[in-house]
Amino acid sequence: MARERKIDMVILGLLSHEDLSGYDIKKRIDGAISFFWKGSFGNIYPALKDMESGSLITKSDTSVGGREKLTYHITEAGKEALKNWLQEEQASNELKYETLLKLFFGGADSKSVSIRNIEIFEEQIEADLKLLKSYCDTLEKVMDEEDHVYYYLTASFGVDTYEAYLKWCDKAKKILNSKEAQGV
Amino acid sequence: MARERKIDMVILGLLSHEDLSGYDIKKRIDGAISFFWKGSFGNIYPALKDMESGSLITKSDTSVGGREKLTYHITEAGKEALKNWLQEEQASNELKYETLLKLFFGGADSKSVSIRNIEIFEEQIEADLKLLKSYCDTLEKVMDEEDHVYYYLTASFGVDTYEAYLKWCDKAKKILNSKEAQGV
DNA sequence: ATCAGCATGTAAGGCGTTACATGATTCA
DNA sequence: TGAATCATGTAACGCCTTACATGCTGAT
Repeated sequence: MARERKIDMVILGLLSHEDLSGYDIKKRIDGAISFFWKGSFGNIYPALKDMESGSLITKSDTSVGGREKLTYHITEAGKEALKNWLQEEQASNELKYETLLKLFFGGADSKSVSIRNIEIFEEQIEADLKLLKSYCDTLEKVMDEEDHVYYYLTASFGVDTYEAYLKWCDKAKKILNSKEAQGV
Repeated sequence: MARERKIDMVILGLLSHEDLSGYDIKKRIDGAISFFWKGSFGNIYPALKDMESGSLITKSDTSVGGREKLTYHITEAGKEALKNWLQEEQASNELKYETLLKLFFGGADSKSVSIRNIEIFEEQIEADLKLLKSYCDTLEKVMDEEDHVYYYLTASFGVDTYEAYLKWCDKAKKILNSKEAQGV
């Protein structure tokens, strides 16, 4: 049943660029990555421990003064594991949108509830889109350097889809509003 | 820490339209809903049991011959629970796309690997889009009946975003191909 | 001084998937 | 007769989130 934990690959991916501590890794994940993948300390630290045992990474103490700090470095075996994963043909892409679930069952309550739910979604997307656009703009300028194309492409995926979401929100609200008031 | 299990709401939502067995519920979820929410027997049956204990649903034996069948019916309390959930302001909408993760770390391997990963994604989306479009076309014609607008809107979300995905795939492949072959 | 941020980690609990176990019926 | 589908359920296991526990440092 081979290990499936994707957080390992996130960490390996990050470490393939630079040495990082668990805390640093968390910050990186909370950046642009967080739009399509999440991580938590309760997730990251155990993964780090396991991968060190498995010799995919090595640990070194880089504490400064009394402040503890452990910096991790990827090994050749770790780089191999990362590449193997990149080359796997299957990838799990899952969308879990509670907003769509609520909309699907919207008939169980008044129309205004569904419209409100779309608006809440819209506000969230608008806020996130702003962020994604700023990432995208920055990255577009440095796309010819090393791996920046890859960062640009993922951010650009976010921008494109979020813009599609907003168009859909408009359409959906119009369709619902055009219906006769029912069950309000 | 209130119960969070969304499968309960999926079941309640389905039962708000018709009485169903656990097996039927699974089939419904595997239809149009599966694009934004999943369910499994190991998930559904325990939820059914808990909700019956909680009086949100009632059970009746509808076995035919020796084939066991338990049909569930939503109670008033169940309908209330469903409405309360619909009216909650917060909704968790999460995207977990391994393809984007792989692309983000694409720099760790050759460009062709990333292009291949985009193609795999594209093929999957194209297949799913066909299905979604057929749902959408069917629903569009009956949108004025009862709750069909809601089904239409969710299917339409799928179509719109999947079309945006495909456009992005094209763009992404072009950008990668325009780069000098590096590290291949 | 105090608060935010740096930094590591563990524990409990929830949720979900997968596989297993069992048995009936329908159709080729 | 055998395979597919109908039908219910449990058990093991894995993964992740949340909360907790602890302590240092730098800025206001």
